[in-house]
Amino acid sequence: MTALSKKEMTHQRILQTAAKIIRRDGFDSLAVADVMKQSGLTHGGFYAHFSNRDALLAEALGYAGAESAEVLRQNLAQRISEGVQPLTAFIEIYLSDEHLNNCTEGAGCPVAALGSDFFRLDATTKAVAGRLIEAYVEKVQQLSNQTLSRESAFLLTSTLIGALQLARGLKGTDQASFYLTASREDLVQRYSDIQ
Amino acid sequence: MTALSKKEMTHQRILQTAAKIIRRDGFDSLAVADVMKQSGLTHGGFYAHFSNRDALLAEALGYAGAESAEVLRQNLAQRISEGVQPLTAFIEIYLSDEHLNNCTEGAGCPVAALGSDFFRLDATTKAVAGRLIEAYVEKVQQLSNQTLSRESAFLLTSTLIGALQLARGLKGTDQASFYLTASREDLVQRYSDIQ
DNA sequence: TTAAAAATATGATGATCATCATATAATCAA
DNA sequence: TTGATTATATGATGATCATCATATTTTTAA
Repeated sequence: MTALSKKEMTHQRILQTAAKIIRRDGFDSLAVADVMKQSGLTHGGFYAHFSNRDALLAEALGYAGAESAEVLRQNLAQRISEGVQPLTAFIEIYLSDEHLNNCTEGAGCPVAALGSDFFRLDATTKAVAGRLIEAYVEKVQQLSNQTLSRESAFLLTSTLIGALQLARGLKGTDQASFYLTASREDLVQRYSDIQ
Repeated sequence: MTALSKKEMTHQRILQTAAKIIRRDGFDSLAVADVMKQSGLTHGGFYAHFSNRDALLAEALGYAGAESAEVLRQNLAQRISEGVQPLTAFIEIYLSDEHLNNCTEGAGCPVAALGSDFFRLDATTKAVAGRLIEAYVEKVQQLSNQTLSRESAFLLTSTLIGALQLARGLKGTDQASFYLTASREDLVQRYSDIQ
């Protein structure tokens, strides 16, 4: 059990703040001074923790992914313990009204929140993004009890992320939750026999 | 045939430049002075054409959508004239290697390029985004010869946009074109009997 | 307790940005 | 051609931003 040093704890606190900001406002809206202030620190001290803003973005994206994975793990365990099939549980959690509305709060999926910026990232941050995507594909494959091929798992992942992103884009109209609900039910039905 | 006034032509030129920039660099990276310079104008004159930067973003997103729709229409007409089924043609065009690589050039899909920012937009621009999404759903439904329900058309649209976005996020790795090709072939197969 | 080391704060620099008031240039109607 | 109108340019303002050199505070080790 490695106790975190003071500096490591501060580092983690900065990451947590940064992860929240990029999920809510996007990569470009993250201002170093802002992150530090919201972490209870002054902005000049930032460079004792990160070599520059890009380094923070890369770590923050990874942190956001880890946060989401942990919350997902807990939600999945809960639903599975209630007797829901793993893949069904995943679909229902990912396309839940809660996840639709959690654009800004909590630990929503960073791929849905930031995915269209991935191709614009610098190499280091893009590598982190790639790992997040692969982690989703692997998780889906695992939840299908390896029934789905890697490509099929990618396709379902694409559908889930695309549907959530589009529904969020329609938020405020009736269409948002109509499409989301229909997608959720259709996918649960479609994948019900393969797990 | 309404001839465009000088001002209207300039307005369109600014929009074209802005559409190119947001597709390539994202909404936040668009700088007014930059748009004007790349349009061959000085930045101060901007406010004779748009009330502010947000107004430009809203119009530029609409312009990008119209550009993409036009290019898509042409590509579809070409493929359909060669005997390809409409929905198959759409899937193959949308998930083509060309579209994967056209993040920055040409008239690629603005939803794939900007979709994760949609929920963050101001009301006016978000309304434009919503119209773009609905247009895609309607187009898919139309290409299915109305065989697909609106919800099913939304789901296919989500899959296409999600798959392109994720593949772009993996660009530079082997996985990108592997997943893209597999997705394209799987979807063509899956939707081959319903058109 | 005190010196050394580590962590954080202060304050500044140069760059970029949206916006706008005003000036010049281009167009058009008489 | 001339005057009026429209379109574009000039130049400035205040705000925000990443970065960093240096100072202060806090922690750690003796």
